[in-house]
Amino acid sequence: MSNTRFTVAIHVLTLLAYCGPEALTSEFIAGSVNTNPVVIRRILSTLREAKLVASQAGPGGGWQLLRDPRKITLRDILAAVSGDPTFLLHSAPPNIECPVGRDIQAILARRFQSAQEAMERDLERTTIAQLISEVGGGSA
Amino acid sequence: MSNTRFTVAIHVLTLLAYCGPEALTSEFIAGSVNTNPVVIRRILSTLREAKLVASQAGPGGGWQLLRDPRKITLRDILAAVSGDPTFLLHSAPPNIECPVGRDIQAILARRFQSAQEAMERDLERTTIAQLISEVGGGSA
DNA sequence: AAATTCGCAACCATTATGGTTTCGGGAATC
DNA sequence: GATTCCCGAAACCATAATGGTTGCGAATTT
Repeated sequence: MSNTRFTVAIHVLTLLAYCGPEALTSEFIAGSVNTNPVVIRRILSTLREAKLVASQAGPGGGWQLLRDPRKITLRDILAAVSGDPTFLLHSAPPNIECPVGRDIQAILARRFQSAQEAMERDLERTTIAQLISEVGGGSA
Repeated sequence: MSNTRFTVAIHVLTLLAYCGPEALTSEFIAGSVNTNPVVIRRILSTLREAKLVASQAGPGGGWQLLRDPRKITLRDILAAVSGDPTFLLHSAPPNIECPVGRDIQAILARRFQSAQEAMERDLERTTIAQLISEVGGGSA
């Protein structure tokens, strides 16, 4: 990773759900996230590709949730915004003359996928609705 | 992440274990990984900090494993080479005037840690010794 | 002394990242 | 229809990370 888009995406979706059904502008959202509206629009446009939000131009426009917050998991969000997998293989292919170099990529690909799936299964346990219930000291 | 150091570290340790007790030079290792010896030394020096390997200067010198390959898990290796956590929070702190902005970081920190641990528990199931047994079609 | 090997610093090109500005176009309102 | 609001897209920027490379010194063996 090494980027904050997953975090910002979760923040934005939580805010959209928290603020109810009316549309929020990218400028308002940027005020909560503390960044630039264009950064918010970039991330929201990837969430729109995943059918999680919709945008509306013009006065009174902005961004709205398209899915029940109880049905949006952190895994869904990661899938929408994540480009690269968590673990990368070699930048240049290893030496196939070496027994280790020949096989290591295929072996690691399986292990990395397994670890990635373990992580995603954990993320799947959390929904946006749950996060909202914790905002404002909800669980205290 | 977005780097290949974890992969290279696993590759190097597997090679060290595979080639038996004698020391391997960074140049030889670089030949298997297909990169520059300095890149190998950089990664091995972080593994040395974790007491996984030792280096020896001079002719006949090089790098040796310090731990039984059956006792080196992928989780150990990740711990040694990983700098940043898998998931990063906001680059600038959110707006604390907003109920979501005020609490989201603490809430996400818990969720991210849980996901990270799920991933690490999975990585812990694999040892260098297991990887060696799969090299050369070991499981076929 | 000579050869080998690591250690470390410096440097480089490439890429990712978050941020910013600018301009155009669609949409609601007056 | 004119104005205002808001998104869309492109361009640009500074910063940082990454992998790679070179150079040289120090340690070690022969």
